Parts: sequence; C-alpha cells; structure tokens
Amino acid sequence: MVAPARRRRVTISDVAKHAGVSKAAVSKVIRNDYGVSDAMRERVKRAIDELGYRPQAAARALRGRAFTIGVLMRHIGIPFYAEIMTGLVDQLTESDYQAIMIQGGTRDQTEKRALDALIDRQVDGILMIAPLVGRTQIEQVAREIPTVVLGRHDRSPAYDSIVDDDRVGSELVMDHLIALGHRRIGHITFQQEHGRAADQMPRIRAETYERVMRDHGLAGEIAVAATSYSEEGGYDGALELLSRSPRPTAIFAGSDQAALGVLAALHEAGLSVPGDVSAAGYDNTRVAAHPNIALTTVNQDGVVMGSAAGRLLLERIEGRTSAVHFSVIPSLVVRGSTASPRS
Amino acid sequence: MVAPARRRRVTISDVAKHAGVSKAAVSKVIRNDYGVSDAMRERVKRAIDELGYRPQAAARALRGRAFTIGVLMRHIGIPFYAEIMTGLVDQLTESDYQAIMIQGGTRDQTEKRALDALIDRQVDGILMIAPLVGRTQIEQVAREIPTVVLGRHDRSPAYDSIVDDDRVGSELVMDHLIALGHRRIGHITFQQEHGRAADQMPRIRAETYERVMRDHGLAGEIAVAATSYSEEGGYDGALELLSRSPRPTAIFAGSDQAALGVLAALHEAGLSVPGDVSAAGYDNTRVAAHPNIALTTVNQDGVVMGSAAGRLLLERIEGRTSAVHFSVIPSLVVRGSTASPRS
DNA sequence: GGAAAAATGTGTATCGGTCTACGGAGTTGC
DNA sequence: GCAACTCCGTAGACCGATACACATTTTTCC
Repeated sequence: MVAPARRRRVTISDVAKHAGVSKAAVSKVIRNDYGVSDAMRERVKRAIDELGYRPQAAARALRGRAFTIGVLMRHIGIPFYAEIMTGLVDQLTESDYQAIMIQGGTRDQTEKRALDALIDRQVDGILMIAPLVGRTQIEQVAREIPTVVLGRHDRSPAYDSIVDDDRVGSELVMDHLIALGHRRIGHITFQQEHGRAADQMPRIRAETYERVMRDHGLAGEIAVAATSYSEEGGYDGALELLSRSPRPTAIFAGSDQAALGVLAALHEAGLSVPGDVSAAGYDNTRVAAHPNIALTTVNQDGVVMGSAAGRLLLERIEGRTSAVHFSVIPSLVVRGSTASPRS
Repeated sequence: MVAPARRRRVTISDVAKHAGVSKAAVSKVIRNDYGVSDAMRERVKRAIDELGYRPQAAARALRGRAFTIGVLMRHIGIPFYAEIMTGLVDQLTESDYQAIMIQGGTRDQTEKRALDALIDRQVDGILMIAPLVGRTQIEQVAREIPTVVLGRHDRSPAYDSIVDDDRVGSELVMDHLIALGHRRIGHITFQQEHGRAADQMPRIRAETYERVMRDHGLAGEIAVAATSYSEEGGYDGALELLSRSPRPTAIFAGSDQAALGVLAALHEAGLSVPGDVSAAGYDNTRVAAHPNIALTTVNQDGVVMGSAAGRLLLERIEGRTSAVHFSVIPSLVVRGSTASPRS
C-alpha cells in the first residue's frame, strides 16, 4: 500500500518552467490574450498538455474571473428545472464557463444563505430560477454580479428576465375548457409566504383565470383554492373545491404537480376523469404525458428558456448593461384529462 | 438613475481596521482558532456585523479550505437525487460547508469535465452519485480530495461508499412476485456503455433477478431486456419482453422510470395491470405512489443516504483516512400494480 | 537608413485570505 | 527574584493566478 503522497498540483509556474518561459506568457496563452507569437503559443500549449495542467479557479477568481455561472433554484428534482439546465449547459458548453447549482429551499432565509454562498464563491453570473427574495434584494445583487431572473414577471433595469407568458398560457387552458362547455371551473393557486407577490407567476395565472371567467360572464362561478403548487397542495385544493355544491365540472391547477394531486383526490373520491370532472395543469412535465395520467397542460419550452438565460448571462459578462426581457410563448397540449362536461 | 458604482466588497482588512486589530486576529476569530481573548472575539465580531463582512471563498480556498462540498450527478430532475440532496443539505446545515451541484451528463467525457470543474474549484469534498467513470479514476481523485461514492457496489480503501443493498431489494421484489404465483417473470436492465460494469448497480439487480429465478427452478423462464433505466428504455424493453410467446405474466423493471415505460407499453398494448401483467419497479419515486400509477416498488431511503454522505465527508475532511462502507436496507412497497396471475 | 510604431516577452505588484514565526505581557514555580 | 511557561496579538510570507508597466525586438514607413 502506497502512502497517501498527496502530490502537489501542477501550477502555472510549473508550466512556465517546463516551457522555459515566464508565468505571464503562460497566462496570456491560457486567456488568449494579445501579444503571443504562434511559436510561443505552440510551445506553451505543449507544456500544458505534457504536464496536464488545469488552471485553479480559486486563484483566477481572486484576480480575474472564476469562469463559473451560479444557478439558484428552490430544489432539484423539479422536472421543469432539469429542462432549463439542459438548455443552459448546452449554451455554456461552447464557452469556458461552468454552471454550478445550489438549492435555496423554500424559505426566504435559506434562499438568502444560498445566494450569499454563490456570491462568496465569486461566480461571474447568477441565474435565479423563480426566486423568493424581494426585488430590491435581487437588484442589489445584480449591481455587483450579472444576473438573470427566470420565472418572475417583475422587470428591472438592473437585471435581465426570462418568463413564460403566463397570461397566454392560462388563457389557452381557460379558453379550451370553456370551449368544451365548462362553466363551473375551479382554480388552484399558490399562496406565497411573503411580500407583494403581484409580480409572481402564480398570481398571474390566478388573475388570468379570474379575468377569463369574468369575460365570459362567469364571475359568479369563480372558485379559487389557495394552497400550493405541490402535489399535496393540489390534493387539498381539490378537496376544497369538490366540497362546493354544485361541484365544479373542471379544475385548472396552476402546475402539473398540483394537477397530479387533483387527479389523486378525484381518484379517491371515486370520480372519473374526464367523465365527472376535467383536470388541466401547467408545465407539461414529463409525467403528464404518461398514458395513465394523460394530463391536458401547457407546454413552456424550458430548454429554450435555459439557453436564453445562458446567452444573456454571457452577454452581460461581456459588458452589456442594458436590460433584456425575454418572453416565451407557451402552447396547449390537449390530452385525455379534459372533455366536455356531462350535460 | 445612479451610476453602476460597483462598490468594493468588504474585506478582512476593512474589518481589521474598523476594529483596530490585525488581519491575523480577525482571521483567528473567524476560524475559531486558538489564542483569542473574549474581549478580542467580541470586538471583532461586532466589527464584522457592523460592516456586514463575509469571507470570500476564493481567497480562503487558495490557502486553506473553500468550505464547499461538490456533488456530481448525472442530471438534476431525478426525484431520488432530490432526496439525497435533502439529506445532505440537512447534514451540512450545522457546519460551515455549502453544497454545490454539477451535472455530469450521461457521457463519460462530459462527466469527466464536470468532475474536473469541481476539482478546479477546490472543493473540500466530493459526493459522486452513481458516477460513470472507472474505479481507478475515482481513486485518483480520492487521493487528493475526500470522496464519497453513492450507488456503486465496488469498494475501495481510497474512498467511502454508500449503497442501497440492491441484492436485498431485488430479492424482495422477486420473492413477492413468486409468492403471488408468477413464473414467467421478465426483467429490464440498464446496459452500461463502458468497462466492467460488474460492480454497478444495474448489474447487481439483474444478477439477483437471475439468481432468484434459478433458485426457484425457473432458469428456463429467464428473460432479460437490456435497454436502459429511462422511461424509453422501459417502454422498449417491455415491447421486447411482450413479444415472447408465451408472454411473461410479470415484469420487474430495474427502476421506477423504466417501470413507467412498462406501464405505458402495457397501456398501449391494451393489456390491463395487474390483470394481464403485473409490473414492479425500484426506487419508490414520488410518482409511483400516485393512484393512477400505483406501482409496487422498492423504497430506499434517499434522505438517510444523503445525510450519511454528508457525515462521512465531514469526517474525512477532519482527517479520517480509513474507508467506510455504508449500506442501507431497502423495503418493499406493495401497491396495485402487482397481483396473482390469472390461472 | 533611421525614426516611429507594432509586436512580443518579462518582472512584479496584487487579489483576500491563512498560517507560521515571533515578540511582549502575565503567571507559575522554586 | 528570576527562569520557564502560557497566553495573546502582530508581522509578513505565501497560495496561484492576472494584469500593468516596461524592455526588447521586429516591422513599417518615409
């Protein structure tokens, strides 16, 4: 058994010595800086290969860039976030930047801690996915680090934002249900913990639901259960809505997760879908397509959103200061969970 | 509109000046080092609070520790990984360490790149979740950085490992199916790309399946479809198994994802579950519990595994060099997707 | 052919922490 | 009362890169 022998990592000095040039020259080659002859480049590159040198991010960060993009998300395991990451990673793969992720959790405080952790690690850019913290806090961060916010409808000159057009998406669902002949349509929304949530996505979906109802003269039929976008939230919300009399003939859940809870509640109540009650969600998560679920839902292209986020971040890192707001138009995916109500 | 005015971050020197002490003293207080009087500690802590100082990880990393744990995973959006992270974060929350995640993707090469990215970022410890790279490569990493591997059955003195006992889990499923009276039981496994996969989890599950079949005198009924653990893999594998004549009365898929594909294939083929064919999975993912799916599966406690990973990493960082191998005993969750075959 | 300009390479301060070595004050022991 | 020891605080080298200033060589242009 060999002793641990934790041998020292190869540094830029080693490369310089091995190539017989200065540290500065090596650094220039690495960064593709101006003032390097072809011969020098060749020579240094060979030395780098021979020694297997890779620059140390911490040292670079201290002086220049860390070549790191930080992604703040509530939790991994959310299928839609995975799509976003796919787009982001795809976009960054051409560049020298690497994406790292950190979980913010569902509480203001833990999210703040995670955000600080990213800042302390000197990331060059931050992508916040549906952050909880207030707008002023985001702006404060954005003043120091290029920032892109995904999934919030408040705009700011300090950062870029990417949203799905939740008004359009919600209208698609509602128009579909109403065209099928539904009138008693319930909605399940997410009751945020803190602050003025007016700009947040659940609020937009809920408001659009109410507006469409009113536009069709169904103001009296409006029924909103304010729970959460989780499966439990959908379950509880469905129970609440089903307890009304007469009960709704359709339920529009603000997220697919919640819609899964709705389906579970309907199943337990012995109600058939879509025979007794139609159900629709939002997000077009993977599982919604499964034939045992077959959920009508709204598709927002997470991959496109993620790759846009990557592009915007790189632009900002390169120096852009004007804010860009990017909106993705969603589409309706009709499946077996919706049909005309029994007359 | 105010100019960007990107003001300089508060550094340890600022704190030292503000408190009227040396940098070294501040550093000692931060690190809880020996040789600090109560008065000094008090004074420095107040200065830190007043200035809102937070140490910069890059600078710390260069000389000491980065207080960062890196987690390498194939992809986020896998529900079981989310459980692991919950356990890990929970364990680390007491410490000063932060977990960051990075996606390795499904190819050897991209995973290597992600792993290098973590190393370049000077993480103090690495958790590899079901890594693709070979054992020798892992050992090479582990020689330099405390490493815990989750989900691989090969052991090494160089790193700690955490596994679900896949033999036990697979036996639970198989014993259950056989007790119900099934004899023609098919299995869907994951055909790894590279190398000797003997120590990898899919292989263990497949081997256990075959062993149990043989033990019950069913060697002639063994039918394995080698596709992948994804939903597509399950779908394709199910089609392959169902094309046999006579067709199997039960399918044991190596993962819940694959089992979802099996259910989809059965649905499309017009076969009822569990009437015509029983189906079982492995992982007890969230969706398996949904009444529309109701999948019999194996539960492995991801939270426990994640928190164990955190504990082991912290221990190694503190200096432990002996290897620890942690095994979690899974349990069977019986749901509606399995029943006795029609006689 | 010589001055100006451009190209190329090097020396070294610097980023923000950590950590070792050391100095001075206070305590203990005999 | 003096040596030995402990305790507390500071100075300054150092980690591994970047980037600025500058020296030297080469090219360009009349």
